[in-house]
Amino acid sequence: MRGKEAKVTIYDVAKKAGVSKSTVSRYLGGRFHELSPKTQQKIKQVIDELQYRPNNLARGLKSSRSYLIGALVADITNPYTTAILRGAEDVCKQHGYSLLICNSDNQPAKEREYISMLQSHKIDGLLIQTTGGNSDFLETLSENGKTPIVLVDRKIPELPFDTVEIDNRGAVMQAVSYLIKKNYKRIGYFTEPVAHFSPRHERYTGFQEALRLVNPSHPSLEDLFEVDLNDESQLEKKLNTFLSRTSKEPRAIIAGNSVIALKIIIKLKEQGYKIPDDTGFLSFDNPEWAAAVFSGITTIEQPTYQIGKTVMELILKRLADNESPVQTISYQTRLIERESAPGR
Amino acid sequence: MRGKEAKVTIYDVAKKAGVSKSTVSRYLGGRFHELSPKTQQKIKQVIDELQYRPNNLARGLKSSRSYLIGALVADITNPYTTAILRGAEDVCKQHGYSLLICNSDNQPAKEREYISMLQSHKIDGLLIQTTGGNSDFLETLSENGKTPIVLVDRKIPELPFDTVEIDNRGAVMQAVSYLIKKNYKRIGYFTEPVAHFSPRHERYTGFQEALRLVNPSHPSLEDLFEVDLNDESQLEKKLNTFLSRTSKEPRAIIAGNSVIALKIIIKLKEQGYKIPDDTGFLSFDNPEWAAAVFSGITTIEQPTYQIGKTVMELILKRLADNESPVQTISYQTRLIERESAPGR
DNA sequence: TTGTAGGCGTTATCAC
DNA sequence: GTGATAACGCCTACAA
Repeated sequence: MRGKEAKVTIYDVAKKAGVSKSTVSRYLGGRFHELSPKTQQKIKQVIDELQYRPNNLARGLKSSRSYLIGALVADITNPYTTAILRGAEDVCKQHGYSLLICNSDNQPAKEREYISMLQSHKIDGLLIQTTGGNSDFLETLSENGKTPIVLVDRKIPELPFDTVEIDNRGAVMQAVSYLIKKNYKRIGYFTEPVAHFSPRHERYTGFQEALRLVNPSHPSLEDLFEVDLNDESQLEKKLNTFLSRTSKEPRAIIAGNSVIALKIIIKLKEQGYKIPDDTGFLSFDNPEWAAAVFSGITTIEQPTYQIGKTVMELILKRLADNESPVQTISYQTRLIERESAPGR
Repeated sequence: MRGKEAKVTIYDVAKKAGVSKSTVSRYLGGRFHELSPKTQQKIKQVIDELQYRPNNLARGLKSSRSYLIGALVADITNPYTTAILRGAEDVCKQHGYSLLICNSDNQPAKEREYISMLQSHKIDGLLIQTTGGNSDFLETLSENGKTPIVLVDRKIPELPFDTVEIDNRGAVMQAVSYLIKKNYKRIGYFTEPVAHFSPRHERYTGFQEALRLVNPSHPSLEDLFEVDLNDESQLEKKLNTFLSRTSKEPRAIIAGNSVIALKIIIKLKEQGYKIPDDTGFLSFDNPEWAAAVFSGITTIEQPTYQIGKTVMELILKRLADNESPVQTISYQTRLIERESAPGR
């Protein structure tokens, strides 16, 4: 039992409204001043009756606008990521764009495949939290395809793209000086492997800088730990290294992001350590569970939603005018004080 | 400074390879047996050189396949949702599809707009966690557009669509009998407003059934609380109602999902209640933080990733053959025992 | 204000 | 095996 006409096209609307395709097209394009009120009304009515929806594929083929924005992120399962996407989506919707979301899993190969795929779909813009392994590809996309690309979170020095990030250096600095003011003598910094990821790198070196500012040979200059979370035993080992060598001093831990923070917290629990009695704790990001763990975890909040919004706004801006100079927008973070690092 | 040719089309490839468009098209379509090995090789080479990517818009216009799958969910910010999307994405990628992700925020109006938008993009299939307010629209999409639609999580009785869900009734039953076995005498069930959302409804009534099975006039038949989380004070009020009227008995709380679970936990902490000493606790979903809160929260885990995978598999199946009868796949849940309901 | 006539990049149906 | 050629549904000059 078929419904009405299988597919209704602009031609069907035109016919039924007794006008030509171009006229309907004008209506669709919002060029109302070129149409008589009567025609407008008639077209509107027919569109409603027929439940006509313009075909974006056809539209895009002609106008070379797909109204699709690619969002290529490391991991959509990470709340940090979804918050950003949420911001991006709201702006998209407002402007008639849709988001094509892909996960690279931090694998350059996967990222590359997705870039190709997105290119096929003729995306009008790309939001990317890049693995850093496909600069050549991205440059081609940007130059040949003229596709606006905006980097989020992770920047790439050699690429001349707009970037939205946070002031990572400032953020760690603030964290460190907060802990030092609270009289913690040893501060362990735990991060996922720094590799070539700019935010991890900036936080890592920022941490060192901050310590040196206080004391050029601060003992915690050796309390930096990169841990690969895929390796089950690594975290425990490094955590114990830190805990055992600082057992007699007031100490605190900074987690480089909320993923590793959660792992650390669970490990600490397993081993019977209490926050903040046995060790102070402070985490990057401000995950929803921060208030529910121990007596609340002090965190460094990023304006994630705003970041996503801004990315899309930059893309839209370039879509309107691609000539403005490349810019990097760096947001300040906010330290949310809870009870996990009350001082000693 | 322009790169090479701005856009490279099938025609450019054909010209450079010294063949016709049709031949290249055959190659792209994977019909290798219709091509001489020499031609194949030549085309492959030229494609690489030119970095040619077929234009999906044109391809879709002709073949009426967009290779786009719509994913219309309530809230991408909810970890439950992203886990499902992750499963869906992996299947998509494997088959050359991309995911167009949209948030309805549980608002039928927004959902409706997105359905229209997705229709415009000529999606080849739709994964939807529906608000329930757009059955007419969905039916049109399915009938006229012949677009396979699969409902996730929430079903709609009047719609003849494939559905993937969990056995909600079974899940609560298991939870309740677990708590009763642990000797809890009063069990409070907290849920977001049930309204017309099938999983919430099934859990709600399942809870009642489970109690009646034990005792047709079980006192906790009145311990059901629907709370609107947008109203700041509501949760606190209802929570206190329950806590005060059960203060002298062994009691536990079941949270209908991880969102409300977290809110309850935070409220309990604020007011100085301890889990499990002051009240047992058990939550639907198995959020990442479950192990980090108090001494671990006992949860009902859903196979979220698998659910997403299954949805996409159903869509693909219908894309290949739309004649098979409508089916509902219902997954069993798993109770993950931690320390939040050890019994009294 | 409205209609006519291409053409966007593919695929598919013919011939050769 | 391969090559012309006509759609697909829409947009945009250019005419009227």
